[in-house]
Amino acid sequence: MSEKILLIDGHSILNRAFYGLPDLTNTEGKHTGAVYGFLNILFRILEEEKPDYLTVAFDLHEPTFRHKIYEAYKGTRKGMPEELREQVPLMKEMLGAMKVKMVSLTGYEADDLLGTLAGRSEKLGMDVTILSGDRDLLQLATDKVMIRLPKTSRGKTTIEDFHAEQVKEKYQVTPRQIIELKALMGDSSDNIPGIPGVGEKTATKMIVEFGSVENAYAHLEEVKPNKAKESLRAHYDMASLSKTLATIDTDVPLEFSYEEARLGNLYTPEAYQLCRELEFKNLLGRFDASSAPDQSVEQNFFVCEDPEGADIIFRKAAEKNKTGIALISDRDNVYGLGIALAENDIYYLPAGGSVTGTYLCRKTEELAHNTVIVSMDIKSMLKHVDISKPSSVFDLGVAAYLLNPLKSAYTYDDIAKEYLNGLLLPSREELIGKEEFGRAAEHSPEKTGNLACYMAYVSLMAVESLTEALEATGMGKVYEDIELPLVFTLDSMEKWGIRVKGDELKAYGEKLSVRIHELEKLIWEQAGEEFNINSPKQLGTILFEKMGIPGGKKTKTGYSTAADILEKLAPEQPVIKDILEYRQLTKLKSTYADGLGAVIETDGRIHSTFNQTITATGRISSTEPNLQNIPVRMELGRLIRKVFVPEDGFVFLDADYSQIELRVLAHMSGDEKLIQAYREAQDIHRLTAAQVFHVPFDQVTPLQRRNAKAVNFGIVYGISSFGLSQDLSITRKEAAEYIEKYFETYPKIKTFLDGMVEEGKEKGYVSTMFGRRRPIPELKSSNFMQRSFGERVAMNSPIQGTAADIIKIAMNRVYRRMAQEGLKSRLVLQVHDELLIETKKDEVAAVARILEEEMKGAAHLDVELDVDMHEGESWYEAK
DNA sequence: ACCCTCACG
DNA sequence: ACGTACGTGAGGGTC
Repeated sequence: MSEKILLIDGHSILNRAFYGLPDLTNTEGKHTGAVYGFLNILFRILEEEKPDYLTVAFDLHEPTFRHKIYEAYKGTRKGMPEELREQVPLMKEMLGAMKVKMVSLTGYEADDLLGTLAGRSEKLGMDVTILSGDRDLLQLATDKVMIRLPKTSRGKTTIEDFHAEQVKEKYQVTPRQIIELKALMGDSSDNIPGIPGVGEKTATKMIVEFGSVENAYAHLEEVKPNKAKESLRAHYDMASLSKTLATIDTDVPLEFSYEEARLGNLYTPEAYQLCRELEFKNLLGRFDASSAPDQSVEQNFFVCEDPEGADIIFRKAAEKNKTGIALISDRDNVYGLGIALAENDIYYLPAGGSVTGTYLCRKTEELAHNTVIVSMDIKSMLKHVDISKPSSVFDLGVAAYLLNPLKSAYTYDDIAKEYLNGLLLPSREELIGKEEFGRAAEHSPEKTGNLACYMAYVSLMAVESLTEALEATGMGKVYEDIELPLVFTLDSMEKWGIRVKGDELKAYGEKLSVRIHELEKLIWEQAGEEFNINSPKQLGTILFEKMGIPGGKKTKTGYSTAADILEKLAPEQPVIKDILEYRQLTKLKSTYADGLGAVIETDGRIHSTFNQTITATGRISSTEPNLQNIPVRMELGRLIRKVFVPEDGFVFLDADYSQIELRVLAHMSGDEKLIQAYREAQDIHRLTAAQVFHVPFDQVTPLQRRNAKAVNFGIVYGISSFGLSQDLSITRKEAAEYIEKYFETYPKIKTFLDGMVEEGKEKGYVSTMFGRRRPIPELKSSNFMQRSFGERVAMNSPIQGTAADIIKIAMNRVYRRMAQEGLKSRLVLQVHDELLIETKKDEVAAVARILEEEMKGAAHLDVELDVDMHEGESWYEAK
């Protein structure tokens, strides 16, 4: 069998990957998406082709012979966005690390090198595959030379393959005649001129008939459409020039050693290292253990299973001022403990035998009296270890989150890389795969032990660097005064949970079912057939094709059937009304009635998890289940809140901040008029309307108030005329006028918002009143959409984030004061601007007072922080 | 795994 | 010209 060589057009594939795939950035903000895409396609092709030789050709950033004969010629490297440009050296570094042969040559483009190598290799009897994104390469196809053109649409890459035969099939001409086509049609991307009035159709016809530009010119009178004939007559010189430009030089004086191009093992330690640095986690699986990094840290890991040894370890730990701890546990069980005393003194204590999980937890509690317990995730540890003083612990995950809230997770290996001089450690997944701790501790105790040790090790080693980073960024106070105490507050909320009446929830769901089935029948009747109403695809086809409702496409994948679109399109169509009601009901049934019912625990309560390291702005989030999006706006949905009830002998007290974000904006901007407005008005939207539209307060129309309210919201979101116009169903121009009037009325708000954008561009991040940061890499993007998004984020994050800071402060103070005053009442929910307290009946007055004082006193703004409070026998009543 | 839709602030 | 409001999480459908 003949040997095979794979030739790759480097820039072209990098380009494809860049434009076809979403951009990625690693922790340091390096753009890596194109390199990642390139590697993925490279590995895929290698698996398919199994070539003996591999070479990647790159253009140089220098003029070529084409520039000499035609000044306006554009190389492929002009107009490359910065996000792509910076990935070119990275790509070369990666290929270098994989020992892949790369070629480039002054005066020539990659195409010419590929053409030359293809020709030479074919002569040597090899099969040749060329991988490129550029159709021009099709001129090189023969029986032995195959051109592969990857195409990416919606994240999926398909590859089109061309030997000479397939070129002929698709374009009706031979590969060499592709050049003739280009000479006639031109190519805007290279700035090669075509001849006017000739497009793909005419050009193909001419070349099929005459074979070449020259021959067509020689038989000019026979050239068919008159327009083409005259154009060719007038622009023949141009076509000749274009033909020269489009012709790939297959005889470049390139020195090339096939030995250097022979495909070796790509999975070198260097490549492994680089993949880790760029965070290409999916690719790491390709590397075998021999490529894995130096494991010297593991030399200092020891396992201890006997109680005497464990005692000694804890005694030694008690002499230190800090200890790295990794409790291997889930919510219900403890499987072991990693404990790091010093850089070379790290132990795993598996739970089992006489060293029980309980023993480990009690010893850790004791230890917390003498040293600071440093751990990746304190809140999960608190489920088993009873510590109540924030100053006894350090939470690495929370600290790392504050330093960069944009990451999707805060793992020990990432923290090691970032805060321990690039130290590369095996990840949790590399050690125990996707297994939960419980299963892993049973199936692979040794690896679980190593994992625990790594976590404890990183905890101990990185705490200093993280503390310094917090101080250096001015976030020491946010960490210490807000986030760390909040760990304990949230832990308490999770432990208490909230009581839910399961049987009533079930009855509610059954009531919904009845109406859902009625609606289903009705909709099917009107549609004339049975179909799945929950499928946007099927629904779109029924509405817009079968029933002929005018409207049309909206999303990438088909028709949009979102509620706001349907309402605008055909509000009076009975079928639309039925569909919207059906949607509403099925949502209530599946997400709330069934969804919540499934997570009521044996204590009759729901224990949600409150995540502290998720949001970009500083808010908390709630999962499994999400208790921050329980219906309230529509009455039918709101009824669900009747099943959330306090324990016997308790009532709910619900307190929410009134328009906290707008008040934060008034304060941060210092706009006197808005501040004054808050000092006198109970109805801020009405007052805004009066001031913006210049009408007396008591003559504001409902429409004016509604518009003013929408503008107030828009301002907080990072106003854009388009967004406002969508929200109010008005033209963009009208929306722009509202915004302009608003800024005229409150000039300092505009100054403030502009200032945030400017600051964001300058510093790369924006900050809340309390110093919490949100990085905004999008502000540097060359992409208009991305950049605009960054600007809106720069306006919104300081406001949303400051409000988040304030309620976190309030939560901590309310939690602490209820404990100090020895109350039995407890905080059970937070919904961004609202706190729900399960309040002992005889403590109502005390708790109401605490809520009022601590929420209002959480921050001192130039406007009052107003709190609305309600009491009730259910969440429904207390709202 | 990803998209669409929709619930909340 | 681009094609959008800011921040989340969950369920169902589709490939």
